[in-house]
Amino acid sequence: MSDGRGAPQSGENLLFLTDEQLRKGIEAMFFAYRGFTADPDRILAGMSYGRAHHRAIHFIHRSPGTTVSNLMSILNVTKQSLNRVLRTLIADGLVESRIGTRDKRERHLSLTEEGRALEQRLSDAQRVRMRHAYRQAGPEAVAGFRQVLEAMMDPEMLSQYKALREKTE
Amino acid sequence: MSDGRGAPQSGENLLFLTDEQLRKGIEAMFFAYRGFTADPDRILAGMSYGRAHHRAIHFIHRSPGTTVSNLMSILNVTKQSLNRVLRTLIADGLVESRIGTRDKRERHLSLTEEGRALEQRLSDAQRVRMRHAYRQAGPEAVAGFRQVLEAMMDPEMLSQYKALREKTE
DNA sequence: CTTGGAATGTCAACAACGCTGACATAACCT
DNA sequence: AGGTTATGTCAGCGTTGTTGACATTCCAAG
Repeated sequence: MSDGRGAPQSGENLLFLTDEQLRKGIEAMFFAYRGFTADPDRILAGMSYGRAHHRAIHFIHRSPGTTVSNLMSILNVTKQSLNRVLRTLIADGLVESRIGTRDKRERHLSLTEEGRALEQRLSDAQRVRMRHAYRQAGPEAVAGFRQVLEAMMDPEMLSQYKALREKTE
Repeated sequence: MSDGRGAPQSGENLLFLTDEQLRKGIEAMFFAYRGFTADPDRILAGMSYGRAHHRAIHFIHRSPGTTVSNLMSILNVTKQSLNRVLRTLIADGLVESRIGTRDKRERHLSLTEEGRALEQRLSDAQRVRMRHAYRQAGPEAVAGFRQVLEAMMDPEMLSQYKALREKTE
């Protein structure tokens, strides 16, 4: 299965898109994602939270005051599934839910002090690993890393990803 | 939380390891992994299989004749969890389990013709996306991509990943 | 040859987190 | 005002992970 492009852009590029190269990438993603989630998973294990709680906390931290609907579309889960996670986080005092003033159907979510503390622990752990990987690979590798990741997203994900960027850049 | 390093290593590198840069990488991983699994998930939905079946099929294809124990350690799940998946795959005629000749306790797993057909469908879908991403990003980005992913793995994962490589390179 | 340990498999129970269905309430629109 | 839409909650179910207990089968060491 050759890729059928014209002249290669550089000499080391002859085998660039072989199935074997692609398979490497697939397996690298599989193992790397396990590493990526390992540290937060360890922290959350035993406190009766899981990855779903981590994701909710992450994106509430990222966009304070966000609504349940917005979070649903970012996390790509049903409102029922999200609700279960939010219920426990609210009951445990990590997340605050305020009824909207303009539209009273909406619930605006934000982290409490305690919630921010857990977010710190989790994101610190993940950043330590990320920083290590980035340092080891170097800035140019990191640029390539992000290029490939973005190219792997569907258009909808990409726009969600970029929407998060805009707020903080 | 600033990272507290001293002088940066190169000029374009001033913001290289800021929390914001790291957070970008974290979120890129999150969204990209969703894309990465989207196509196989779609194929498997409705045929009463899930991601666990995909993973088993992938690694059995990758290492035909592998044992249950070996698969357990690669997939990082308990034998009970793996067994449930294997049982359905064997019952459905996608996977073959042969009792070991040297050690009859072992079960050596391999794909049947039908199993190979499903593996093709799944990995084709995943490769299409991967190929698209690789082409769009270019060979140098791909090199960086894999460098960062490998640096993100724990030593144990890395050696499992590399062990797979050795057979085929 | 017996016994201990390793590899495999099964049953049962449970947790995390997806899903659908049913339903209440708030807001919007005609 | 009344019907529709948007939003959120509760209840129940399925997949896939977990532990624990236990049977079986086999290798290997004493």
